[in-house]
Amino acid sequence: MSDRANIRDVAARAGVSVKTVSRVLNRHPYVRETTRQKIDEAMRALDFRPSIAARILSGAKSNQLALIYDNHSPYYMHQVQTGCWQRCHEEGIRLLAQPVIVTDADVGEQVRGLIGETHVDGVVLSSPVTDCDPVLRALEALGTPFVRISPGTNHAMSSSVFMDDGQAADDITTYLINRGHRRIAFIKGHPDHMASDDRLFGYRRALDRAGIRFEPQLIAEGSFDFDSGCAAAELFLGLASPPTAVFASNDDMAAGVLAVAHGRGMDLPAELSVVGFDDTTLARTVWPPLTTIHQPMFDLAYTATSLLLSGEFEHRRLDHRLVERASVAPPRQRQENP
Amino acid sequence: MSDRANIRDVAARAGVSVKTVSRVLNRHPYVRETTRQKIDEAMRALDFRPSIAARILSGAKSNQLALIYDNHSPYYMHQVQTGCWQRCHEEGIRLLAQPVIVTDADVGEQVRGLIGETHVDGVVLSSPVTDCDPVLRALEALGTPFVRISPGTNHAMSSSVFMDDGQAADDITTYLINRGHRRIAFIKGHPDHMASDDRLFGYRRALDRAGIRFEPQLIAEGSFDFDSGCAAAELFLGLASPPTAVFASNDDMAAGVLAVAHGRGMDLPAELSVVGFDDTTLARTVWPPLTTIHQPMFDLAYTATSLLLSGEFEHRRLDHRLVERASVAPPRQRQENP
DNA sequence: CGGTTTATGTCAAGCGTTGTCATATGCAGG
DNA sequence: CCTGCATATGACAACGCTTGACATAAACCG
Repeated sequence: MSDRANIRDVAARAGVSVKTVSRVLNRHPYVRETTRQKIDEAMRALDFRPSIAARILSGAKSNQLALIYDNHSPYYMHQVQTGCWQRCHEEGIRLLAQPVIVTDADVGEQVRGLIGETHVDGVVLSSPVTDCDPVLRALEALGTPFVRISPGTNHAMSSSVFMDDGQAADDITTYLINRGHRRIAFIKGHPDHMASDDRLFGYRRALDRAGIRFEPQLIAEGSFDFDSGCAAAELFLGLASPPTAVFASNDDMAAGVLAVAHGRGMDLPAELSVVGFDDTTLARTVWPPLTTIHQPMFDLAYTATSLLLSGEFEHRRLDHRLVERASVAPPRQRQENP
Repeated sequence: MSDRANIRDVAARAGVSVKTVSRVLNRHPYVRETTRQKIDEAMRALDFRPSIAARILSGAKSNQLALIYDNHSPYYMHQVQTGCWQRCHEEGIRLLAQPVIVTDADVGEQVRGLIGETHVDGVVLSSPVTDCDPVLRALEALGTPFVRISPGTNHAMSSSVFMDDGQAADDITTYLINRGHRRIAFIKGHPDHMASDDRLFGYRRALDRAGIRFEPQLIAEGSFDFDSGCAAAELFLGLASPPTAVFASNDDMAAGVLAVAHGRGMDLPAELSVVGFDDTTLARTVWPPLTTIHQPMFDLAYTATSLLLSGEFEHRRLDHRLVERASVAPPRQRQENP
C-alpha cells in the first residue's frame, strides 16, 4: 500500500498552504467556507488522518482521555466504559480504558506512566480509584485535569458526579418498612468503596426514623460479589430469628442471597424479601427479579466525561430511582417454633 | 510543576549521548553494563518516561495494541479485555480497547481512523468483529497484523484462537440425552456470530447420533440476550407437547428460560432442564445454577494476544469443558392431559 | 479613501525519539 | 604489529504536526 498521506499532501492537493490545513484541523476561525470545503475534500480523497503522535509532540492537545478503573463488577464497568466512550465518540476523542488495582503498591507509578507516555488531556476516575491516594497525588503532581465518579473524600480536589447513596439506601429501606418488614438485614459493601458507608448510613437512618432498633447481628460484611452475598445469607438464615428481608448493598450480593434461599427450598419472595442496589442487568436476570435502586452508571460516566471536557469545576448530583420488581412481598406471619 | 524530563535530560545527567539512552530504552545489545546502570539511575532520578508519541513519530513501533470488539455480553467482554490486558501488561505494552458496532456503515472507516491515528502495532479482533468484512479489508489494506478470536470465516487471513463450538454443543446435547431427554429444544445465537451455526450443528449431530428426530418447532431464534431467551421459552412452553430440556446457546438466554419457567411456577429442574453455553458469572448467579459449557474466554484472549506479539501464523484450539451444576434433572414422566 | 477585519501564505523552530552512518575502543588471529 | 571483527558510543537528520512571527491581500466599514 501507498504510504499514509500527511498534511503536506493535503495542502498540495487542495492548493493551499500547510498552515491553512492546520487551521481547519484545529477549527481556527478565519478560514473561508469554500476553502474549508476544498480541504475537507482533499482530506477525504487522500484518506488523511492527522497523526495523534505528531500532534502531541508539537505540544497540542492529544485528544485522548483516560478512564482509570479497578474492575469489580463487569456490569458496572461495562456501563461506565460505555458512558465515557459514548461521550468521547461524540467529540471525536479517543478513550483509553485503563484497569488498575488500587491496592497495588505501584498504582501511582502506573498512572504516572500512563500520563507520561500517552499525554492524555484528562482522566476520569471511577470508584474506588476515586479515593486512591497514590493516584490522586500523581494526578495532582502532573497537573492533569480529572473528574471523579462518586468520590467519597477530598471533594474539593476535583469536579465530580455522584448520586445520593445515603438517600437511596434510606429510600429502599423505607420501602421495605412500608411493606411491613421490621427485621431487615443489611449486607455491607466493599470497604474500599466509600459509598458502602453511605449506604449503611441510609439504612440506619431509615430504621431510626421508623423507630426500629438497630441490631448488629443483622449486619454482615460483604465485598460486592456473589460469594460474599451467599456467605451473608447463610449467616442470616442460620439465626434463631432470621430477618424477613435482606437489603444487599449491590445486586451481585443480592443474587447470592437469592441463591442460598433457593437452595434451602424457600418460597421467594413470600418467605424472604430481598432487595439490591445498582440495577445491573443481573437484577432482571435472577429470579425473582430484583427490586433495587437504579444507579445511573451510564449517565454518571457520560456526565463525568462532559465535565472533564468542559473544564468547569462542578459537583453534579444525578438522581437515583427505586425500581420495583418482584423480589419483595409482605413478611409472612412468623410461625411459632414447634 | 517542573516539565517532564526528556531523553536529553537523562543523557546529560548520565553523561552519555542521547543515542545511548535510546539504546538502553530499546534493550539494544552493545551497551556496557556500567553505562546501563548509570543511565537507569538517571532515569529513575528524573522520573523519566519515554513519550510514546515521539517514538511513533520517529518510525519505531508504538508498543500499543488495539482490541476491537462489539460488546454484547458485558461479562464476555470483561473476560476478553482482561485476557488481552493481562498479556499486554506482562509485556509492558499499552492496550487500546475499542468498541465498534459491526453493522455501522462506517466500521471500516472507524478502524482506519484508529490505526491511522494511534499507529498501533497490531490488533486483536473478537467475535463478531472477526467476521466483519469492512474491518478485515481495512486491516489488510493497511497491512496491520491482526489475530482473531473465534473467527467463522476466512481462516487463511490471520492467526486465530478458537474452541470447538460444534463439539461443545454436541457434548452438552449428548449430556442431556444421556440423562434421558429426548425432546430437547435449542435457542440459536445471534446470526452475526458464526459460532451460532456451529453450535446448532453440534446440537443436530448429537441428536442424529442418538437417533432422535430433529423437530424444527423445537428451534427458536435468539440473539444472545436475556429477552430473546424469554421469548423462546414462551414459545416452547406454549407448545402442545413442550420440551423437557432446553439448550440455550449462551447463558444469558438460558437465564431467560429460567425466568419464564419460574414465572410459570414450574419446579426447576424437575419440570424443565436448562443448559447454557459460555459459563459466564451469570451461570453461577441464577437459580438453579446452570450446567453449561465453559468457554475459556480469558485464555482465548490471552493466547490471541501472545500470538499477535509473537508474529507467528497459527490456528490454536483451546479446550472447552462441560461444567455440571444443578439445572439438569431427568425428565419427569409426562402427565397425561386431564 | 484610510483603517480595520478577515483570510491566507512563508518561514523557521520545536516537540522527543530512533535510524543511519560514522567513529572509537578492545581483542583475537595471522 | 597489523588486520578484521565485535563491541560500544556519538552526531545528525528525519518523522508529521503546531505555532508564532510576519507578510500580504482581499473584503468590509464608515
